[in-house]
Amino acid sequence: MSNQEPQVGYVLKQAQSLLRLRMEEALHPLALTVSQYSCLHHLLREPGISAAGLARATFMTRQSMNSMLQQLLERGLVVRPARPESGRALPTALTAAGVDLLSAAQAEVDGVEERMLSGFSPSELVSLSRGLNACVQALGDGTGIMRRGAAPPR
Amino acid sequence: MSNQEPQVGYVLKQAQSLLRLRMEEALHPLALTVSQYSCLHHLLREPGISAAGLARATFMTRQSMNSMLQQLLERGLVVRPARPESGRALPTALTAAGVDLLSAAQAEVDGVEERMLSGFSPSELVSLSRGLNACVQALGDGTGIMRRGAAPPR
DNA sequence: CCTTGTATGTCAGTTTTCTTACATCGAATA
DNA sequence: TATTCGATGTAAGAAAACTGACATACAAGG
Repeated sequence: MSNQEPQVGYVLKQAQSLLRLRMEEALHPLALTVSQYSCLHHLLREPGISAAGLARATFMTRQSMNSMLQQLLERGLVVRPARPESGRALPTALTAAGVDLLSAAQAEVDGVEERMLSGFSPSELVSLSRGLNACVQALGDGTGIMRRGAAPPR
Repeated sequence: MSNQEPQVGYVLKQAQSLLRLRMEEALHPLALTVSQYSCLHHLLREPGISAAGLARATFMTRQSMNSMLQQLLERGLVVRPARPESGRALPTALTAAGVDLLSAAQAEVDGVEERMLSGFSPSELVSLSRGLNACVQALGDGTGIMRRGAAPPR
């Protein structure tokens, strides 16, 4: 029935699941989930991004992201204007407390990634990175955007 | 704050998310989720496995797996004895309908994997596979088992 | 025999995430 | 100008998955 290939898809899922588990463990003392960390991580690199953009960057729906931002807002880790300056997008950014917590979280996550990759030679690291990027390219829709809640045809 | 490495963890998540999305799309006509497909996939290769073992193989909790098996049971895709022969484990297996549906699903999934990997040379494929396996090994707990619901200390 | 430890199944409740649907805003366009 | 389109935010509900807790069954060891 099925080819006896090394099952790259399965190993990919296994690696991702295990990485997420280790990150979850490492972030638990900080009361952060991996999703929340990813959100803060992107906010540092792209301050003022909209919740929808943040959702795309972290592979969630914008509804889930807004619900998560609500929590981060209540914890004082992020800020959003009450009303948009223009259009509908509400530009979101980290607070000082958010930056501080992210800093601690980043150290934990870096430790996990280091554990995962410390056995790699530089060329192996490049090879892995290129391979994964090639997978993303091959599965992309051509527009370079991963569209989940894309507008359905009328 | 953070190193400027190629962010392997992020690309890993991106690749896994995109692969799952494409699989979800491909399996949608068959009314199967990726989790359900994974479950059937493992059942074919290890008939008589327990729900707990199945959960470990598919990176879920045994509670979620039992709830999912309930659905597959109602659809007539799997069978489980009402009572265990010995111990508590209920050995689960595919029905003929389960095998048939899995066969169709496997064709779809193979198509997606092919799309993802068709651009790879044989050596690149081996390299990617080895790299991902190395990540799994490095993140493992030494027992070779990914333990999520592991017994907590008293 | 009794105790301990490990594994499994199950119940109950919570949390996270998704789906569906609608309203609003700006840009592009007829 | 009026319309259409795409993007964003939001609300309500459903689905999926997890956590905590408990009971049961076997194995190992005192």
